[in-house]
Amino acid sequence: MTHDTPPQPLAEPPPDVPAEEASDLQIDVARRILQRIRDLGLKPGARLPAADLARSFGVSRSPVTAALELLREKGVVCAAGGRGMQVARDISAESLTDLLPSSAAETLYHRIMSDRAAGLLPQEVSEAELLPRYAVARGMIRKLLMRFAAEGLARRLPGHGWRFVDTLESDADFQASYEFRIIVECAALLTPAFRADPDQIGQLRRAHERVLAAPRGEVPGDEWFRVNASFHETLASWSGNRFLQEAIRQQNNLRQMQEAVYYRVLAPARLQQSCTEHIAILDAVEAGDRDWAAALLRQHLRSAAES
Amino acid sequence: MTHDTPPQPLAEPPPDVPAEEASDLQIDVARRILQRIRDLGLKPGARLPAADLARSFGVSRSPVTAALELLREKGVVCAAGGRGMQVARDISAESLTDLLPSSAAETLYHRIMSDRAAGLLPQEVSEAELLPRYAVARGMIRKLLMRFAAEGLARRLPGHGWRFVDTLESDADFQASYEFRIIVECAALLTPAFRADPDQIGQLRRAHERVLAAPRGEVPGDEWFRVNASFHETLASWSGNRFLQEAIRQQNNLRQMQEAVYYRVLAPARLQQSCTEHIAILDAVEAGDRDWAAALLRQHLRSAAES
DNA sequence: TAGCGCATTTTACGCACATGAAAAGCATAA
DNA sequence: TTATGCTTTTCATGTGCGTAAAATGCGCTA
Repeated sequence: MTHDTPPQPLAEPPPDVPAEEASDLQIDVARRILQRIRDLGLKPGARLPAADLARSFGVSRSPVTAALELLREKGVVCAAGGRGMQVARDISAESLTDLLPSSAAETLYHRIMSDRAAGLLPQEVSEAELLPRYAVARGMIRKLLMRFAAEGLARRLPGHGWRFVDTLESDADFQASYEFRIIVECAALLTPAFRADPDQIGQLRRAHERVLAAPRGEVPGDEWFRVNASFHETLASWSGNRFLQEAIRQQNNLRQMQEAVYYRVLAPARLQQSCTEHIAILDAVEAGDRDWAAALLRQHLRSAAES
Repeated sequence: MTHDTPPQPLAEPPPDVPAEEASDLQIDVARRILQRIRDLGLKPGARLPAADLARSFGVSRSPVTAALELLREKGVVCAAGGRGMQVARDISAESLTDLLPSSAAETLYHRIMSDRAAGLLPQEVSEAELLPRYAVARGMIRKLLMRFAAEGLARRLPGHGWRFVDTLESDADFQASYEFRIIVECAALLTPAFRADPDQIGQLRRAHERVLAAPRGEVPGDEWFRVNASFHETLASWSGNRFLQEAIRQQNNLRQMQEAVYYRVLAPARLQQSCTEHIAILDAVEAGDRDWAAALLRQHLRSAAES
């Protein structure tokens, strides 16, 4: 500042500033902290070391500290004896979105995804076309398009513009997707180097049991999506082959785009069946019977393809 | 211009201006035109309709026209009776790089790739770190990093910086790559919907015979790379499953990085063997014996993995 | 009438600075 | 000794305008 701001006579009282600005990364980190609390089933009083969180998220402590502060304002965490933070209350029954709305970037990302899936956006778009439509800065648009590209959902065209990948609209594509998953996932299971991590098995199992335990129809769609995607991706990762894992992740991203449009709530019966099948597969893996696990997995994907 | 430029008295004679500025896209398009002339075996006198080229490259006529002009300066094409361009001479024996050096973007892309593979670049880098190192505009760096990301070779980190994937240098990843290819390609061959296109079989066969016919060691590395990549990708495409095809294309991109690093010229014997194996697989496919084709393919990939 | 040259419109990139945010370093208290 | 709070440094984004270049439209010619 080149000059002092004139003394504003108590115009805007700064005491509580609830409209604190939080960056997209801070919000995203905060949401991941919430997920972690839920996934690990942390009880009130459990410590939340900023350094650990930073390490496991791959960021520095700065955004983690800010995120914890954000959560403190929400009453989810509180100071732990002057040093650090701890879980303040049980949030296992609360909706993640209610606790903390998505960041602007995240929201817009999903909005563009839905718009594309619903056909409101053409398959080929230019940045300049999106700019007025969503009324955001050019950088934001570029960033999001880059994210779409990184997830295999869009491509930069030579010259000008971007092109979204073909959606799974047609039934043929839909079947092709499941065929691909069957090939890749079963192959992953049967790989010689396959090795399941007991900790991850337990984590997956708990997540599925939580879904099953929820009253019928009370499972938020995005939660089931996460659990499901994580199951399949983790399974693929146990092959030790990062290409297999990457292939499944891409399929999950595609499916996410697909879901964005229909947003159909899975029939509770269907959801429970999927859950049970997942657990049965985990059982087989844990018992070391991979052939059986692969057979179950194939059947599971087949029946999912028919829905 | 707000004022007229003072009349420069014949200082710079503009007649020949060899240092014409050509954009990256124009150069890339020009190179693709050269490849097309070679691949289709176009003879001198063959017309090169700008509109057709533009359509098949997915760009507008502007860069195509500029590219043709560039090639005219090189004497590869010439005006065809006042309208349009035609092939001027036989270039099947000439090196593509000698005819037309890569664009700045392309060159830098390969340079960064090599630097990373050689360990001159750390696995995690920031844009600001690359900026002075390669002395180019920020946009160029971003564009290249985006391309790396799109090809699965790098990832944007949350917060700051980018991270290159673990290179294929490690033997484990190398084997994983081939394992993945075996899984996907063999599955593609055995898919119920598999249907080979006779025209494409012929085209592939001719390309391979051209490579075999070349005097030993006279096959440019990039030519063999393209023939090889096209063989595997086309095979996958016959499955009718676009995800299988996409998976193979991605693997080919990865391999390109590999090649850029070692730049080892394949031993002529090895190359001939690969060629022969490819043709044998095509024979089996043409005869409708897909099980045998899959067995051959598996063996082919296995032996390639050992090299 | 298909393909080309040419003119117009649209699109995105370049550049430099200002700024907010993340990373890294350091001292300290439990 | 570890994890935290605080400070410093580095990094990337936002912004706005000028410009190169790609996309598009039109008239003309073979």
